[in-house]
Amino acid sequence: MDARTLCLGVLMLDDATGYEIKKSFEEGPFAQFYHCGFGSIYPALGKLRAEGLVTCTELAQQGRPGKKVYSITPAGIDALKEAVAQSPADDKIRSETLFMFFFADLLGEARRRAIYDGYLDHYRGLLQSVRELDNTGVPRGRLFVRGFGLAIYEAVVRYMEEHGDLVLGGDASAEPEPRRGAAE
Amino acid sequence: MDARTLCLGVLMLDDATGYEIKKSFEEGPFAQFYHCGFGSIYPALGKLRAEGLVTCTELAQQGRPGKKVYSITPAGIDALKEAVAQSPADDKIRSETLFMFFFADLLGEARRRAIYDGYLDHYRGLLQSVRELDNTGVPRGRLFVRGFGLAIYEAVVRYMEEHGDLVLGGDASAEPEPRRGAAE
DNA sequence: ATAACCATGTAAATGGTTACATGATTAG
DNA sequence: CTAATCATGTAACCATTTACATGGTTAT
Repeated sequence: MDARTLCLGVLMLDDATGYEIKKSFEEGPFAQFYHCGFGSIYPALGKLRAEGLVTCTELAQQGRPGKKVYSITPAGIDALKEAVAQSPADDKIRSETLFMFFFADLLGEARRRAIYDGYLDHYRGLLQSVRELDNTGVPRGRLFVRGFGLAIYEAVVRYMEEHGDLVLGGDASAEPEPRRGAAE
Repeated sequence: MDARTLCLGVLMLDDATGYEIKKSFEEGPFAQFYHCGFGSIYPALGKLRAEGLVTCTELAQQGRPGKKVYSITPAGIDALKEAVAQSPADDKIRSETLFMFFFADLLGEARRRAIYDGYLDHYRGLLQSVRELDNTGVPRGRLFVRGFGLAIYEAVVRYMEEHGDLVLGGDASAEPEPRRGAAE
């Protein structure tokens, strides 16, 4: 799933500028399950426009670059339909934080605590932002996704609150498992 | 976090071949939070070897390419320590399936059900595989990560079992939210 | 028989991230 | 006064993914 399809998805909800599309991936409805930066979005919008899948209306503004508002076209809707009809690839997760917790015994206690606190705060923030959303009139598929994210965030916050001691205690390793292999 | 650091992490647990490292990202302890394919692993191992962060012992086998067993070196352990001491980047999640559910109203009922069933089966499998693990002697940081994954998988399976109707019903949209924007 | 598993590796293609370039407005 | 927000876009860099290349063994 490339940035082009992702942009079509955002524009399916409402017309938007590149800047607003990025916000959809940071705080908006797509933040739960995808990420996309400026460097992917602007070139993608250019290609979509060239292919006739979106149109663009430029609004002049004082002091700022002209705002370019993009709209999806009927051909764009068809392309999105085709894209969502494909077999989905497996979820891909990349969590540097969990990688670090995995090797908590290589880290000092203060560092472990700092990472833990930052991570918990981050997920508490995500949880709160989903809880604050208004669900009236939202189609069922989107409600499903919203609830899905909520369920995960709740599980993460609860788990961390209950089991933080596993990475916060004075000594991170109960019995430091010896490596097997060449060393012995 | 690049493939080099990831490979060092796997080798921190035990000596392994490139093939075995990949399995760590498919079924092993890293599958919960990272992914890495052959095309990243083999070049990464070559670089790590050139940098002296791993060593390699080749074992001849009949009929197959010689098995190359890699071990992390003290310099490699230092490099891993340095890598896990950095500030972690935010988690990155890419879920094509949730993207599709988000646009469930663009899909036929049979297709929605097929995607739903496949996704639920997938997470049930992940849940079972984590439940079957033996936790005796596992350092606390790794227990934390294992429990973290377990908590998420449980939340996902429970949520899907309880709220599947949101994407399975005859009509995916309660009241199909009209797009705002140029169309009107 | 056929598929899956074991086992390595390269090269090309794809595409995402980061840095650069610019600059006014608004909120604290 | 400073930081954040609004707003676009390109180019270089970096990394992953996919396809290719090879081929014996084991399980169904």
